[in-house]
Amino acid sequence: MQKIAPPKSIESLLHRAHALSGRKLAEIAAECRQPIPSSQKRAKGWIGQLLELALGADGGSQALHDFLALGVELKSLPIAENGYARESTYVCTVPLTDLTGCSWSESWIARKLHRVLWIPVEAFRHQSLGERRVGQPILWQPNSWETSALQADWEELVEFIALGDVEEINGQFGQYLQIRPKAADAKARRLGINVDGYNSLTLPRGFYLRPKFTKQILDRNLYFVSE
DNA sequence: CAATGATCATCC
DNA sequence: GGATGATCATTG
Repeated sequence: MQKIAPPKSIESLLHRAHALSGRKLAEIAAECRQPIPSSQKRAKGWIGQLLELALGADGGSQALHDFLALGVELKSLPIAENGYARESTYVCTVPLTDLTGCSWSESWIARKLHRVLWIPVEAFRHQSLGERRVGQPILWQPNSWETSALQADWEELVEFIALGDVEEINGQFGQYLQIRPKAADAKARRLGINVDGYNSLTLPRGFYLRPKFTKQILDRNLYFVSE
């Protein structure tokens, strides 16, 4: 695929994103010369990567914003029949060391979520991957309520990690922001700290936004996936 | 190898 | 049906 240049402005990015809305993934994939996988079982990130390609994201797989120059994060959101995201939304890796002195506003997760371009994509049960339609993009910046809600969850979670209690965290922590495993498999290990403050190996984890959080973003916007 | 793009698979 | 824990492909 010939890469398209990153958008030079937010307006240009939004223009591109609006041009995708209402269209089927099959059409977009054809234009980007991308084959459609027969299933997502072995192509879990396919939609996100297709949209990156179509919109000219340049952040790659590094810990950087998707649109470097614009400081914008791109997220696809699979929309179920009930209007909720079918899945939680991965944001970034959870830091497991050097937690002391880190505030919410300085954290990588807060900076990533400072500006997000959400692209809703239909994910109805009867649909094939190619026939799923892209919805209206939503350029989002957290409002004060959303910021406080995320910050509150984050502070609770990070305190556990900082005290060496990361093993006690499970997916039930956090009203809107949760921590879940994010690894090749359950045997993966990353450096962390234990209760005695010593280095120890633990499962790598990620921050995820619950569907009840992303639903509020969807509800504030007209994103209608169907025509 | 680790961070990214996420969805899958199972349990309740 | 929803949520949690497990997993897959790609990239720098």
